[in-house]
Order: sequence, then C-alpha cells, then structure tokens
Amino acid sequence: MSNETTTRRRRGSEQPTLRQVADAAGVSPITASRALNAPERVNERTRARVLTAVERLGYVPNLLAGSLASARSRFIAVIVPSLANTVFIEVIQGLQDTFEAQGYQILLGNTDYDTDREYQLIRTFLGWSCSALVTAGLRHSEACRALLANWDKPIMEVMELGEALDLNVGLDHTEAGRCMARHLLGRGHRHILFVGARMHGDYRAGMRYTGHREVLEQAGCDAPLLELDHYGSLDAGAEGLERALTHPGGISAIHFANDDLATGALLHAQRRGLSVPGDMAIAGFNGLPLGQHVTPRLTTIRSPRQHMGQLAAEQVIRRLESKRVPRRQHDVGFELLIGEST
Amino acid sequence: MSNETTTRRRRGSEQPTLRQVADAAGVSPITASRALNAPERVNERTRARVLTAVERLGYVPNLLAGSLASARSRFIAVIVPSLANTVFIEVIQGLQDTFEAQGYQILLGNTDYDTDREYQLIRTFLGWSCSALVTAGLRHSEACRALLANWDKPIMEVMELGEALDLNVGLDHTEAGRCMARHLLGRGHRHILFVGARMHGDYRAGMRYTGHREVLEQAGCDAPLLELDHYGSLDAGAEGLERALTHPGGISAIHFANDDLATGALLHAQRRGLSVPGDMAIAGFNGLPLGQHVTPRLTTIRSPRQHMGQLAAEQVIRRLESKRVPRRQHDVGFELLIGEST
DNA sequence: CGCTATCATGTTAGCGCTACCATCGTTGTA
DNA sequence: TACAACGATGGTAGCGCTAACATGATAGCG
Repeated sequence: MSNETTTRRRRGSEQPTLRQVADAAGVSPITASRALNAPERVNERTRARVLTAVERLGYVPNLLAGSLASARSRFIAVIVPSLANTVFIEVIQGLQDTFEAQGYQILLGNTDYDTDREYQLIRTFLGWSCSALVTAGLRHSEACRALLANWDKPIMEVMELGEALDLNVGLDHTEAGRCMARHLLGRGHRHILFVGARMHGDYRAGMRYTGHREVLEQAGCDAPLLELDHYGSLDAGAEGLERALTHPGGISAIHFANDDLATGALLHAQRRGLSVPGDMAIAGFNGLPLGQHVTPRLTTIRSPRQHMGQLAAEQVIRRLESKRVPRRQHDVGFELLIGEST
Repeated sequence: MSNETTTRRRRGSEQPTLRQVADAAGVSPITASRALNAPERVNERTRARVLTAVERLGYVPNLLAGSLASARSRFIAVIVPSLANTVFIEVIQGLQDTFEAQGYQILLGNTDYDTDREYQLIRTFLGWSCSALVTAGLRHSEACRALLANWDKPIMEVMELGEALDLNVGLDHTEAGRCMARHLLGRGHRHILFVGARMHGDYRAGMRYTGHREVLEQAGCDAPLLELDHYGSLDAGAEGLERALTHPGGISAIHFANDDLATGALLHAQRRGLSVPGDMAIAGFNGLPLGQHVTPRLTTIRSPRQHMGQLAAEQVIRRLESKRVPRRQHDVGFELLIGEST
C-alpha cells in the first residue's frame, strides 16, 4: 500500500528535515527550531528529546532555508586583492579565527586588483545576505560605492586608514614611508631610491612612497622612484638592486616597497659579493620573518597584520551584536625594526 | 491613501525582489527568472525589458532563495588544515581561479589540523547545500566518513594519492621521499638525518620519511628522524641544523620535511660560517622560490601546487556538468630540483 | 485544413525554515 | 481570589525564488 500522494512531486533531497525531527520528538517544528537555535527558550527535557531525534536521524540543518526565513545569513564577505601576498593571508587568518569562533562563515573573494571584479563580487555577496562586508583597502569603483550606499549592514575596510565608508582598521602608510625615510636620512644617506613593483595595484606602496618623498624633499634630497613589473618578488628585488647600482647620480640606499623585494635584493647582493650596507643599504616593509633570518638582518617596518584582522572582526561583531557601535577608526600602528642592512 | 494590507507584516529587506522586476517589465516572475538564468529560453526583446528593469531598480538576486528553491547552491566547500602554509594557499588559488570562472563560490574552511573540526566544518557546509567538497588530504574521522557516505555530490581529495572517497588529485609523497633519499645516497652520504616539524599534523611529511627510510635501509643505512615542535619554520630549521651537528654518530646531510625548514637551516649555516654542502648537505621539499634564491641554491622537490588545484577544480566541474565522470585518480607528479646545497 | 512540434510564457505549489502572534498553564503579588 | 507576569509551546504565514506542469500561439507538414 503506497502512501504516495497524488500531489505534484518536487525535487528535494532525501535529507531529513526539521519537521521530521519534530515529529520524532513529538513537538512542533518551531519548538524543534528553538531547541537548536535558542536553547534557553525551551524546557530542558524537551530539548533533550529534540537533540536525541537530531542525532538518531542524522539531521543537518538546512542553512539556506534558515537564512532565507530569517533574512540573515551568518556569512561575512571578505574581499582581498590577492592571495599571493602573505600580508593578506595573515589578515584573513586573524579575521577567520575571530569570526569562526562566533559561528560566522567567511565568504572569500579575490579581486586580482581589479575594481570591476570587486563590484561583481560584492553584488554576488549581497545576494547571499551577508551579515557584514570586510574589504582590503579604501579604494572602490563608483558603482561599488553606489551599491554599498543602500546597504545597511556593517562595512569594514582594513589595511590603511582614511575616509572610510563605515568602520576602518589599519595603519598610516604615508607615515610609515616617512618613518623609514627619516631612518635612512639619519644613517647619513642622501641618495635613496624607492623601488616598488606593480604599484598600480599595490597603491599602498604608493602612499609609502609619498611619505618617503615628502621627508626627503624636506631634507633637500631627490626621491627617485623605480617601478618594476616583475611577478616573482625575489627576482624583482634582485633586478631593483642591479638597476640601483647603475642609477645615474649614484645611489647609496634602497627603500623597497616590501620585504620580499628587499630580501630578493639582499640575497642577490650576497651572490654578487656586495656588502650590505657598505655598498648599498637596503630597507623593506612588512616585517616578515624571512627578513630577520638573512644576514645582515633586514631593516624594515613591522605591521600587525594578524592583529589587524582580529581587531577588525571584533569591531564588526560588536556592531552586529549591539546595533549601534560608533563609526570609528582604529590605528593599529607599526614598528620600525632596525637590522644591520642599513 | 495607504496601500498597506492588513496581513501580518513580515521582516524583509527593502531590496527589490524578482516580482517587482517582473511587474516593472510587464512579465511574470518566472519569465523574469528565466531571463536572468536561462536567457535562451526567453524571447530576446522580453529579456531586454527585464534587464532594463533590473538595472533601473538595482535588483540583486537573492541567492539564498534561489538556492533553496532549486536545492543547489553554487558553493564549493574547500577544507584545508592551515592557511599559514604557502602550499595550501597555492592550491586554493588554483581552485579559486578555476571555480570562480565557472561561477562557483568557494566556502573556505580551516581545520587547524584537527579532524573533529573538519567534521564540524563539513556538517556546516552540507547545510549550505554545497555542490561539491574539496578537502586537503585523505585522512578523516570516522564520523566524517559516515557523514559523507550518504552524500551524493562530488568529493575531491587533493594533495596525496591513495584510497580516496571519490575523486583524487595529488602526488605520491612516499615516492618523493624515496627520490630525495636516492639523490642523497648518490652524493655519497651515508649518515642522513630526516628533520620534520609537527609531523602529527603534517602527516604527508611522515609519508616522505617512510619512503626515505625505505631507501636508506635498503642501502644498509640508518634513517634517524628528528621531529621539532617549533612554530616558526625558519627557526625550526636553524635548530634542526644545530641538533644535527651534535647528533651522535655524525651526520653529513639533512633531509628536511620542507623548504622553509631547509632554508632556515641554510641561512643559519651562513650566519654560523658553515659550508653547505661541505660541512653539511641540506635538502628540502616543495620547490618554493625562496630556496632558489639563497646561496647555495637549495636541492628540493618541486610539486605543482597551483596546477593541482586547477586540475582538481576541472575534474569536479566536469563531474558536476555531466553526471557520470569515472572515479579517477590523477597523479600530478613532482620534479627533483638539484641545487648546490647537496 | 487538421495534426503535431516548437517556442514563449504563465499558473501553481512548494523548497525548509523562522517571525509573529496566540494560547495555555503556572506563579507571584496585592 | 483576582489579575498580571512569565514560561513553554504551537498555528499560521510567509522569506524570494524556481520546478513542474499547463497553455496558447505560431510554424511545418502532408
């Protein structure tokens, strides 16, 4: 005797639903729902029955349905320009640790330094009813800003400080550039080359250069800039060193846009038998472990990347929990690490 | 004159819905849906009207609702044990590039080398009606296997080859261990130390050690193992070198479990004024760029990580598109890179 | 000209869950 | 003893979308 109804059959997995759990536990679906999502709102004994039924049936909640019904998912959209750069990975780690501990799931998007791609990603992510958005950087396309203007969930911009859409956690890259330039001047250098790679994408390197130039010009020095187009950073650093050696006017120190470039140069100097800082002083940015393991140790600026992710996540969570957290900026600062390379 | 109905009001965002788009375009919701998701099933003119309405209203599809209704999301669950290790990042990049190009969204989970955590993540991900699951590695808890046994979507296990649940793309780590051991024997070494770090989590290093030991024992040599517990890999490598220098019986070569350790040792040898390979030969695994920039260049084994991710994604996509792709293994192989460090 | 094939569109009924309101005891308080 | 307050549970109605089936118009054929 079949119990097939004559109603239209619908796709639908074989997975047990909350209704079946509820039936098995002898309660209504809504009580079963509460037993799982708001334990304090049901009697302890009832809850135990529901949990037993869940276990026995191997029930897995359909989060799509739950999110649709409640109009909020526990997704956090995280958008970074690249995964190839350790810096973003560390920020993501900080975000992930903190968000996952609170039951949020990260939706990771990668723009490849393309603001149109960012717009597309954000559109998709809005479609998933994300609870919040975290993006690396303050630069967005107009379309993107328009899209976000009508969005009422928290937006967190990390990495640099500035005119933010909502929440903002980062550090002052211009000041970091000034800081290193001052250090190099203090070491007696007057002919300092700034070397970056693909700075159109990595515009924060451009901000550091701005600070660098400002300080050098105030001191009456030139601030030549060399921009490379390499993909492998270590190779680019090596090339940067070569080009500096033949730079018209002579160069005594290189301020690299990051530690990868700087380390590439340092290792290349070793191969070539050049003395650092005797023949050429070398400085970087980021404070990666690698730079502290080479000889001489790299002078660099350490940014608290993982901490930046954590702090950003904490701020977002606070905002999600208690409606009104003031729009605020958090400067996580940086630290000059003086090695023997300058 | 208000047009508020007296029906119960429900939460619900202010976002326009497909129904409003359909009204604006003068069609039924299903036609609007088709215009967006199956353009070929709708008259070109009608479609243009719908797209105009979408544009004008700033409509963003609610993907939760769509996925719930169709019982399939375009999510791909990707589970890795750690983000701190470049190796996984590169695999993720390969996956992401390929999947995103096909309109899939990656849900990234990080187990921290904990199989219980993996189980929890997979449970959650199943709740999102993922289209497929990609996990790093073949080792899972029993609970996890039980959960996946009743799951009818593609499962892809990457990194190593072996007894897989479904699809499998990776390389033979035991053979890689043998390969390096043979190389070191060929260089005349008879006292070779294998150095790994936290190998309980990084069990693939254990597989390489197994191959390494097999070859050495066949050659009548001991195969001592040193396992370190450091977090910073470069530091651990330095310590590995120190410990090898005082190892009872004498050691002439170190086979490190990865390039980070090996490079740490190499840089430490430089600082300490030791000759490599004269005082100690050093070998690694992974083929990271870093190892090729130090002097002497590191002997290592290069694994095609990004390619592994791409290939895995392609296989999954094929399976998703045309129901029956045979359960198959793909060996992506590896390549011995001989530097001057051995 | 009647018949089927094809295309474009519409109607209906959910997908599985939770918000909202209602109900029914059981207490505590005046 | 009456009444508010509260705690536990349930009924109903959607969340916004799409699968499945239905319909009507047009084309193609002998």
